Amino acid sequence: MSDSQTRTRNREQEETEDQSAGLSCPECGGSVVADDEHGETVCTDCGLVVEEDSVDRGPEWRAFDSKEKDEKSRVGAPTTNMMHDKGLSTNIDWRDKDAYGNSLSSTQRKKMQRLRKWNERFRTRDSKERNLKQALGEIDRMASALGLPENVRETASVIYRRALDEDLLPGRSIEGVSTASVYAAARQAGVPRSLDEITDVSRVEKSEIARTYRYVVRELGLEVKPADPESYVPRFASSLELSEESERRARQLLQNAKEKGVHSGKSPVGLAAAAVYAAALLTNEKTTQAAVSEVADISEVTIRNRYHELLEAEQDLPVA
DNA sequence: ATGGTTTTTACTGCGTC
DNA sequence: GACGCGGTAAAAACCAT
Repeated sequence: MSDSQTRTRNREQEETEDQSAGLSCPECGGSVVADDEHGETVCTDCGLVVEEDSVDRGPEWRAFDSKEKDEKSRVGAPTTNMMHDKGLSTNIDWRDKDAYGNSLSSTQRKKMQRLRKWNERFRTRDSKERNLKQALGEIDRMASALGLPENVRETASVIYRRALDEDLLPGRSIEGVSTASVYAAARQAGVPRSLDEITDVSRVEKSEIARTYRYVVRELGLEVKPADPESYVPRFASSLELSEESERRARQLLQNAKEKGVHSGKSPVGLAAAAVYAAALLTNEKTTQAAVSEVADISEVTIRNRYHELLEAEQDLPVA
């Protein structure tokens, strides 16, 4: 199959680009920015406040020089769900040096050996902790392979943690649940990756991912709306190096289609791909169906069918 | 398991560069 | 003649029952 080669090559190109902002404005589709001082998340385009009352995780004091900062700060690094112990536990250096860099005496060295051993034992104490350690590694690996932003990794980690807490693991593989977590997290964050894309970077088969994903979502009561076709548009458009204008048109087409209910039951990815292609046509930018089908991993036939439907839906609007 | 729907595969014909 | 595009039929994948 020569096709699979072109596919993987294409994947690798995609890795370099990213979706820097996790969220986009629900009103105008613009990018949003966090305003920590007011605890709000605001759209840069239309000014819509997307989220209020968020927690300011910054310090509550102000420091005017580094000395003052040292004196006022009472905290260490922020906790993160991306480490199996949330980054809170102690690490003991492997070098036999003290804080000033001097070598340790032999009795001191022995003591440090023992401490290290016990520290390690406590750190990854039971199977759950070890489990988590491995899973988070997997999550991180897959997330970066897919070019997913930090917040998605965080979410994926949280989902995995919850799955572990609820004893969802027995009978399922760590890889499977990790993958499902990433898939769910990406969708929740509005930067979905198709099941196929996920499968490419995972160590488990598609069917298992899908099964595990459904299971986890159900058991955890996760709220994941069906993927919005629009959320694929920016990624496809930039892969094809299309203008802002066509990207906007693609969105328009999709919104119109949504109102008309043309899209029910059809795959969101296909719809998005078709919209991108149709938009390129409308703005006289050169793209081929083959190219779109490449970046979207959708057959040309599907693109054809969908984009006809999209244009039809658009047709009988202007009269009104 | 089954039947209905959607997507993919594979192939063919048409027009253009 | 290669390429982009359109259509079709049959196979495969998917989903709900």
